[in-house]
Amino acid sequence: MSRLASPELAERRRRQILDAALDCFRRRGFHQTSMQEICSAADISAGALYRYFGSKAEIIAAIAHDERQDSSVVFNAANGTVIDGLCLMAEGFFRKLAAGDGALVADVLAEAARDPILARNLALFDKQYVMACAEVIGAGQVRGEVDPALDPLEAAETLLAAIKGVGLRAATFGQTQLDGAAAQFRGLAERYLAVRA
Amino acid sequence: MSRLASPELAERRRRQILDAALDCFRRRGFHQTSMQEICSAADISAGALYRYFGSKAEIIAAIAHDERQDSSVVFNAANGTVIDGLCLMAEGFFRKLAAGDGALVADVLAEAARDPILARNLALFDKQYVMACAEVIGAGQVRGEVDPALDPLEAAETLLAAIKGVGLRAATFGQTQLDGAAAQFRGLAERYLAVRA
DNA sequence: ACCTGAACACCGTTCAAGT
DNA sequence: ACCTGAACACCGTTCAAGT
Repeated sequence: MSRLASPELAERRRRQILDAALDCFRRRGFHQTSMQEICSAADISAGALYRYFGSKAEIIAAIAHDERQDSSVVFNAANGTVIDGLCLMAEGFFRKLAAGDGALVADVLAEAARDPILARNLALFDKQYVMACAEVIGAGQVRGEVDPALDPLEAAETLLAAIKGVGLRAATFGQTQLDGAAAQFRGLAERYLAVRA
Repeated sequence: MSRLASPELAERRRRQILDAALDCFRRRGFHQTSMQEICSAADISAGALYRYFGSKAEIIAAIAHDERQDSSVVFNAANGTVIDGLCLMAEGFFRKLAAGDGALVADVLAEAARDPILARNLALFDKQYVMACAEVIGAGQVRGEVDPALDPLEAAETLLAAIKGVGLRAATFGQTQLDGAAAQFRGLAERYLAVRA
């Protein structure tokens, strides 16, 4: 067999196709954009595209993977308080949604809910992400910022779920109310994590 | 013009089609199920279907409408504490997700994020729902159950967003962890609403 | 009035033919 | 090796023809 001789070309073509696909998917959704649209956007023929991706589902999986990784990167700036760190991360996510990725995030959710293999792949990211978050919360507990009665792992999961819920609600119904969502989440996180009397 | 002479037949056919469509959409998603599948499931020809719905988008809109209304009904049993009321409602939603509606809920979200008309229609439901919730929280404040410093409307919005976030996360990654989601939400709501020292 | 099913332009995917 | 574009079975939608 002699397919895909040059790894550099292959990688370049894959990027070219994924960039075009992301653009289309954002606007019209996974299952409303046609392969022809992707081909046109990527300036490539249908036959050429299928040398680099076996199916539309494969492209969707790659985009979903990138989207999730993208959402996970932002959680390094844990210098300030736990609350500030969480809010910074949340704002990064809200900004992405406000920029037009709300529908894409919902698409990924829907896809993962129906495709166990994709769900498992995304869950791997998610676990890492939750654990990083839990670590920050645990550190906040030893500093006395966060109620020691909370289970850090469960608190991290709950807050990440809340971020997604608040963000998706704003993206669906919102007047691009990025600030409103951020304020809502800050209030929730502050009261949830607070040391109780 | 003489189309649709009998309202009873029309209503019966529309139900027949929507029931079949809901079944298909749950399993395969809005844009992966074909009209042929809906026609087969409804035991009706393509031509007949198009007498009662103008397009696939119209069927999707009707299903999304029903789905949202369905999620909104459960909030009457406000006898116990505010927390109990909220948790009862959350559990109703979680049960729906665990029964396999997780992907459908995500589909509706994605559809609404791209279709402003659908978004506005769903927002009407949502507003009523938020206000009912806010009223319960307000009543909790006068009973001393809920911190009077909270804005009832914002608290209602935030908690409803959190319910959706927690539920969708469980539905996407979860081991059908209905109980885990319920416990997570209860912890969040208790701490969020609590009167502070 | 109500329904059927073949027909239309278009979808995802394949593959012979080019370079 | 890499690409093109016509061809395949199927998609959403329409409409002449039946009852």
